[in-house]
Amino acid sequence: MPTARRIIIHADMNSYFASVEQQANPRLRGKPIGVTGKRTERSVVAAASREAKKLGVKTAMFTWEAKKICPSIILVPGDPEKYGEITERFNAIFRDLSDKLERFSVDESFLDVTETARDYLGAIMVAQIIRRRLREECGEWITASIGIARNKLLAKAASETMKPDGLVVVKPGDEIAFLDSCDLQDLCGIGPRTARHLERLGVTTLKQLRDVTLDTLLREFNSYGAWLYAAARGMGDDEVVGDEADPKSVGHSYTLPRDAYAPKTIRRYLLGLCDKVGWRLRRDGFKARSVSAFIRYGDPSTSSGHRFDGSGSEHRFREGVDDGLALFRIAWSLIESGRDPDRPIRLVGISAGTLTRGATQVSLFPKECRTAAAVMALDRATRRFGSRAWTRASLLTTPILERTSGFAYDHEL
DNA sequence: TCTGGGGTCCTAGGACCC
DNA sequence: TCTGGGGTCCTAGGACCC
Repeated sequence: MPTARRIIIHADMNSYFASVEQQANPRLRGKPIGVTGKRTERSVVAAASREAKKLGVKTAMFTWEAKKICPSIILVPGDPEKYGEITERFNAIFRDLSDKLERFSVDESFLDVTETARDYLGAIMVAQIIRRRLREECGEWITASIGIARNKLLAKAASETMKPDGLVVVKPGDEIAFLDSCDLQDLCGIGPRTARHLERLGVTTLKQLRDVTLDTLLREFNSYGAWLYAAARGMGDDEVVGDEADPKSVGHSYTLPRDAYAPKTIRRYLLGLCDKVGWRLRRDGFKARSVSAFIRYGDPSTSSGHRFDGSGSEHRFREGVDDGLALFRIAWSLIESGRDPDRPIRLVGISAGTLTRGATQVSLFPKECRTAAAVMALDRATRRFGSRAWTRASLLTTPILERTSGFAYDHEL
């Protein structure tokens, strides 16, 4: 039996973080703004408003570069919580209008509307309802570009072609013509490395990619070659996987205000990151069976061609871990064993992986019981007063967590 | 022209177990 | 004890996405 043809909508919020800031603060509306990391210096533009884009500011540009191009730009430190709230709001609208919803990122979602829309005309009506409800329920500065097609690959490429506030439909039968109007890198999955590799084979367009045999693609790209072969023909994954899927990993990284050599400095930042990860694990009911730690050096590399290179490694636990200090002990040993002490460190990061769901086991050892009780008490404080309610005493001198009116929790750092 | 910070998935050799 | 095969885990690294 042939599989039923699906109708997929991809919605992509325009200049998302910048639009949310403009919606929240009328004084930013109509002005060139750039949303940055926590600090505006040593950072990049995570999102530029459409006014800033018109003046040449691009996503991922250094803030100093953006200022040079556009002296009037207003730099706003990002506020992930605020963006998360609006994300919840627009996904609630999407859920109303679709059979299945897949959050692709904080500002993009796929909707399967095969049943709710019935046909392409119906899907266009759904898109119009989305636009109206976004205006009404999220604010008129929050707009989306919408693509409609038979699978996720095409729907996403379609929404990409008209920004901002676009609506592009790839009707059945029009797929190849649509693809031929796209660049190689317009397809989600073909990045700069693959594009360069293809160019070496004499392929610079999707049309040319269709002329390459499956054998050749498999030889050049292994199993990824099969994906490329299908993608060039407009065949892609059409299953919308639902948004209940558990995360596979939870991590944080931090670029130091200044490059550092001192182990003590690096340890402090690392501990702060581990505490954040531990808190998220406990809050969401996960335990990690593996942890990876990584660093990036701040000096130009002499061996590799990369300007900012680094190293990372991974460790597996016999049992699930959700405590920041336990993560820290392993993460630090991983970093210590892999780093070059003569080179300054620019960034540290950790990621907890191989997540399992499960209740916290009660320990039989008094010391572990005390630690677990302390962690639970601190979690209650965090839940009630936010992430700044407490900090480890050993972190008080670092700017990653500002001194607060909360209490301090010391340990043997 | 590789700069932030959050992720996902794949590959591949070696270890280890049955 | 030797030989072989298969499966899974561990670890490092790479490519891609926003």
